[in-house]
Amino acid sequence: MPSRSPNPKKSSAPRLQKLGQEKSALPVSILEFDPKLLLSKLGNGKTSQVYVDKQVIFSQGDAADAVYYITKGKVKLTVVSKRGKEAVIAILRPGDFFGEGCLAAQPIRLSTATAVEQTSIKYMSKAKMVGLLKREPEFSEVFIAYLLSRNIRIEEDLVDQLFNSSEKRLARVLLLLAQYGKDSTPEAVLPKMSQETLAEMIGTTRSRVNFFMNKFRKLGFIDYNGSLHVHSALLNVVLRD
Amino acid sequence: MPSRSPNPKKSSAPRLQKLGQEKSALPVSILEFDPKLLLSKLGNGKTSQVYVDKQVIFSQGDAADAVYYITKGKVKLTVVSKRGKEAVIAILRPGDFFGEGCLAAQPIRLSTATAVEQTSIKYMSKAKMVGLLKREPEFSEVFIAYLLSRNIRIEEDLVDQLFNSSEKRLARVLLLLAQYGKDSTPEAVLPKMSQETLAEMIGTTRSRVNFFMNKFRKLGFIDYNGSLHVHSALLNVVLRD
DNA sequence: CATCCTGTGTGCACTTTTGAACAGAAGGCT
DNA sequence: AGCCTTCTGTTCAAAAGTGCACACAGGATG
Repeated sequence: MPSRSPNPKKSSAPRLQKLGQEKSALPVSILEFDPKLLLSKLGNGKTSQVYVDKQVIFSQGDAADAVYYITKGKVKLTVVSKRGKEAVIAILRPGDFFGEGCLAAQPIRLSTATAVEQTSIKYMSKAKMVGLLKREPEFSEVFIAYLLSRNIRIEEDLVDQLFNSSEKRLARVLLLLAQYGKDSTPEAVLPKMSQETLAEMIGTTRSRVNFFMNKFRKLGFIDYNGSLHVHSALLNVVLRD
Repeated sequence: MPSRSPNPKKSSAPRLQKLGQEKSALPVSILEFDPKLLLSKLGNGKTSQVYVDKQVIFSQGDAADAVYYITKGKVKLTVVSKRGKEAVIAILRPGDFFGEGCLAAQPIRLSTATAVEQTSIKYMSKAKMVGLLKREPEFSEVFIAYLLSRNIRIEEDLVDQLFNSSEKRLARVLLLLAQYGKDSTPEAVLPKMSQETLAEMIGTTRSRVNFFMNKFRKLGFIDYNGSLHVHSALLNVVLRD
């Protein structure tokens, strides 16, 4: 399929009127995140716990009965396949929930949650969480906002996986991790992260990651000796086709 | 990494006490889906429209200002990459929402929504949807339940993509499509679906899909001349490592 | 009827990715 | 200092996947 830019499929489809475009972008009150409010709803310190780096919060296969909320630190969600391969499906930050699958059908954890640094986590039982969602509209809103953002992110990861080669996927996670320290400094220092972990995040092998890391370094897109610096503007060109 | 079955990583991590496992599986009122209730909240027929097969509901890049809900039929969400490759990221059924990304940050549609057969769709503006979510707890619940299930599904798709070869991915979508006609008859007839579409769903090329379809047929896992039958029990063996 | 489409069956050269091996560097521990 | 472990740099053959090309079939359309 050559580069027929915007709509590559010859649209043999009828394309009549479209709904839902009456007015554009109202300054409508959007669902937004209010950490203060949230914490008050989550209640007192009794339900909170601190985890150290690499401590497991729950494991794939455990009974799923509670939802967690990060107030400080980072949490990594991983899945192991039947053959023992491991994949990182998310790295979560303060303000993120996890383990929310149990609110749906899931009786069992589908992934393993591990603290990535010193991490403070609030948790509430499924019952309590359902109660909150039923009785506290503001809390529901916050939770919905989170689910939406998470949805979007996973979907992007999926699309990335479907479209891009491992080289681009690596470039993408590096860029995401770089902006991660929230100030989008053009040159960001990344949290320590082994090539092995990177490989698990983009779904490839370590040798592949190593290969591309060296390539990026030679090209001046990143540099690392000890700590890892990313030159976002430069690395970005990898993503442009 | 050889086959070190359950936990392949030598867990050098401290694994102390875990939170959130006080009591197990309370018969607590779980978030559940009530279509009747939902429809009443969504209001009268004024906001509803019927789309014919292949009709586009919205396109990638359109302004995003409304949320849609399927009452009948099927909707396909697709994304096109810069190079014009197309990927199917979801096939949605009655009871599913879509376009909900606009409730979060998204001012623009990230995917194209297309009716896959004759399809009835309710829609509501972002403003109205936000209002409903704020004022109607039952509606929020339904929406949360949907978001959760969708989340789980996308996550599974992502993991599938990360772990499995195209052969397995094909087997998986065929199985999913088979159970799709909701009765999990061991031998299901699939909705018509070109090899091209299948290729877009699993992120590979048509020739690859063709290759495996023939392989599956020769092995007796599926058969097709005109319509497509899947022998679920048999095809399942493809997924077992 | 001829012709256009769309979907299928198939082959093949080319590229990417895997999986595994081996060796060096750096840090922690005794 | 010696030893272990984790992370990295590098290589390489084999496997998987891609991108094309061409031929054929059936349905729709004029």
